[in-house]
Amino acid sequence: MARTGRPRGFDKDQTLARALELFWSRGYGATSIQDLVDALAVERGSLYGTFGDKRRFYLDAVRLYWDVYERHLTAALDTSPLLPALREILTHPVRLDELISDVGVPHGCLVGNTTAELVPHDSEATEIVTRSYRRFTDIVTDALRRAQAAGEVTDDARPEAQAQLLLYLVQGLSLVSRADLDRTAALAAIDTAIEALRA
Amino acid sequence: MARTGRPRGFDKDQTLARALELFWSRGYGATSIQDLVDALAVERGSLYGTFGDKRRFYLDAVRLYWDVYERHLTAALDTSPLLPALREILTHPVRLDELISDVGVPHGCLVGNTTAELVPHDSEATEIVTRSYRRFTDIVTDALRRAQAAGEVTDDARPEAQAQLLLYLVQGLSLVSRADLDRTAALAAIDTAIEALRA
DNA sequence: CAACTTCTTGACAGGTCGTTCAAGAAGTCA
DNA sequence: TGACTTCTTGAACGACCTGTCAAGAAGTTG
Repeated sequence: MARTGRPRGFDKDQTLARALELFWSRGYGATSIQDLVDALAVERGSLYGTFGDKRRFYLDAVRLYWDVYERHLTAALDTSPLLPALREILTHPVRLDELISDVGVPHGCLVGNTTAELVPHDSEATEIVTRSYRRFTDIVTDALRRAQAAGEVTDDARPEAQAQLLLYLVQGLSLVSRADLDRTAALAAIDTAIEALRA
Repeated sequence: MARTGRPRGFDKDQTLARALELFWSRGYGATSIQDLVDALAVERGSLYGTFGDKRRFYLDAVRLYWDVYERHLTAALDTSPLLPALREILTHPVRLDELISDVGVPHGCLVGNTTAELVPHDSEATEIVTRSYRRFTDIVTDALRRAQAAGEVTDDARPEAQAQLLLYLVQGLSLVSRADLDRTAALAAIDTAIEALRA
C-alpha cells in the first residue's frame, strides 16, 4: 500500500539532523521554532505536522545524537590495544573538526547539555539521558574488562568504576571546553587519566 | 553620609541567596521573574530596582555561588594529608544535605549549569565561568604540588594536569548526578580517581 | 479526467515573558 | 512639620513564543 497524497517537500532525516545541529549549539530553550523555520527552510506547519511539538522534535534530535554516538563508540572500542582508542574517544570533544559551532567553540555533548537544561523536571528527557549514560558505561565496562584480562589495563579497580570515572571525565571535559578550550591542558589531563589506567 | 529615603523592606543579600537557590534548581531560562516574585515575596519593581535586569540578577547569583564555593574549597584543601580532603570535595555533589532540590535530586554545579545554558553566546557569563574554572585548577594545583612534595601524591604527572582532570571529574559528576544519582557507583569512581593519585 | 489524500503556507490566537512606570508609602533631614 | 529621597506596588506594554488552522498546492489512484 503506497502512500498517497502530496509528498513531503523536504527530507525528514536530513531536516532532523540539521535541527540537531541547531539545538546542539543553542540549547533547547534558546532555539525557537522561528529559528528552526529560518534555518531549515521548512514552514512551521510542516515542522509540526512532521515532528510534533518542539519538545518531541528536540528529544528526537537527542535520540538521534546518541544513536550516532553509540555506534561510533562501540565500533571504536572494539579493538586491542584499547587505550589508544579510549584516548581517541576522550579527545573527541576538544577536536575541532566535528564538534565545532560557527564561532569556533565546541558545544559539548548534547546529552550533557540536555541534562543541564531539562533534567530532572522533564521525565522523558531524564529517561533518555539516563539510558545514554548507562549504555556508555556498559560499553566502556565491557571494553575495560577485556583489556584487564589482556593485561593492558590495571585491575587495581573494577572496570565498572573505571568506566564510571571515564563517563564523568568525558562529560566534564565536554562541558568545560564550551567555556575554556585549552587543548594543551585538556590533552595533558586526558593523558594522565589514560596512564592511570595502564597496567 | 547616611542613606536617606525609605529603607528596603527586604534583605538584599538574603534575597540574592534565595534567588540563587531558585536559579540553581531550575536554570536561567526556566526561572521567570514571576517565579522569583512568588518565591522571594518581593515585587517586580523592587527586584528590578535592586538587582537590575534578570540577566544581571542571575550573573550576580552565579558570582555569589562561586565565591562561597571557592572559600570552601580553599579552606578544605589547606590540610595534610590532602587526599581525604580531596575526596570530601569530590563527593560534595552527590551528598544530599547541601545540594538537593525539593524533589530529592542534586542540581549540579551552578557554574557548570551556566556553562551549558549561557556559554558561549553570553560573553559575561563565559568570563565568569572561565575564571571560576581557572581558580579551581589554580587552587587544586597548589594543593597537589604541596602533596607531591610531601610524597603523598604521585609525581608521575604534573599537578596542573592532575588538577585539570579533577575539574573535569567534579563537573562531570555534578552533571551526570542530576540525571542518575547512583551513589555507590559515584563513590567507587571517585575512590578510583583518588587512589590513582596516591604515590 | 475527477476524487482523494497529504503537504505547504502564513496568518492568527492565546499566553507568557522581561521590563517600565506612575502613584503612593515610608523613611531621613533641617 | 515640611521637603526630600528612596522603596513598593501592581497595572500596563510590547515583544516574542508555541501551537493551530483554513485554504491552496501537489501529488496518487481509479
